[in-house]
Amino acid sequence: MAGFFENTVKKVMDHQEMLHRKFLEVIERMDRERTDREETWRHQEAEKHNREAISRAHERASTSNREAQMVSYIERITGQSINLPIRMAPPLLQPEISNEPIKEITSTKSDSHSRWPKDEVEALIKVRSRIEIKFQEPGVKGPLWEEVSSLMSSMGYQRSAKRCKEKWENINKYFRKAKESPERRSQRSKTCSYFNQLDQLYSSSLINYPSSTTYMPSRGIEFDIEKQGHSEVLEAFAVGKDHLATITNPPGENIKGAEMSSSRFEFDGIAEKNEELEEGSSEQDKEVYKDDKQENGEQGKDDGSGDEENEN
DNA sequence: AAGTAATTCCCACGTTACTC
DNA sequence: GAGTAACGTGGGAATTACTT
Repeated sequence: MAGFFENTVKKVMDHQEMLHRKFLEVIERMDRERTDREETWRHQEAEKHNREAISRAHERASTSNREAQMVSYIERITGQSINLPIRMAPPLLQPEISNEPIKEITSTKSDSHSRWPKDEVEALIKVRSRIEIKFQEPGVKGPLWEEVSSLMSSMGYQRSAKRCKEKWENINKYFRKAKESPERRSQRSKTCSYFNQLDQLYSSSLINYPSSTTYMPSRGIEFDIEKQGHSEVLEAFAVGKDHLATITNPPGENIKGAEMSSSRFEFDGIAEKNEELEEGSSEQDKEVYKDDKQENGEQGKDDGSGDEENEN
């Protein structure tokens, strides 16, 4: 009897143990299935996120392009410059997501050796002029051109720093060339628009644009004298523009060749004024501004300023 | 279509600044 | 002082736009 009960209890316990093992197996299996489902869901979410990121990058690039064109058009109509804040990429985007699609979508405007469209050249002039102050500071200019490139990129134009620098030098070279023989340039020339931009930059700059000679030792001294002659103007601008202080060199400090070439452009404050006088502005405004310049001692400069009236 | 002017691009060169 | 990189400029070929 005792043996019978003992055997029965043992069978029951074995059975319970077997059921318990099966129960655990089922629990583990369900857990694995749930983990697999979650993993699949995560993959799907990641792919969905990638697709959305690509779509956003597409949208951002096309929006930037549209905005640049609209701003350019409005500026032409109103004659007033519009400074939109630089739109940065959303920080939520993962790097591998945010970079590659942009390369992909901008393939149409990639940094090929294609010619620069007019609006792209104008954008370059604007961008370059805006950070002119940084170019005035001593040091390597490579990173600054990288900045120009990235700013251009934010406007929808994919150009490398090297290409931006090269293009900037070329348009200025051609501008100088055109200035030297203004009678040969007709109104039909398709670069008239950015010529006007450069014209305003040069003509209203506190520093006359340099001669075509690359490095003239005497030019530094000459420039120094010119700067001293405009000291009152410099001081006037320095009141409102702190950064201008970085431009006004200490007395006796000569301007180096590289600085001289970049110093021919305007400071930020003047650039804003220049952009207001761009091609869309009235002749009356330009005359007022010319008078303004003359009052500040801009008259008497023989190179550059006299040619403008011949061209427009 | 041919000719010409305007514009762009590539490359070489000179100067400067920096490092060793 | 030599070597080197960065920078700016000029020359000239190539391309594009316009005129005849």
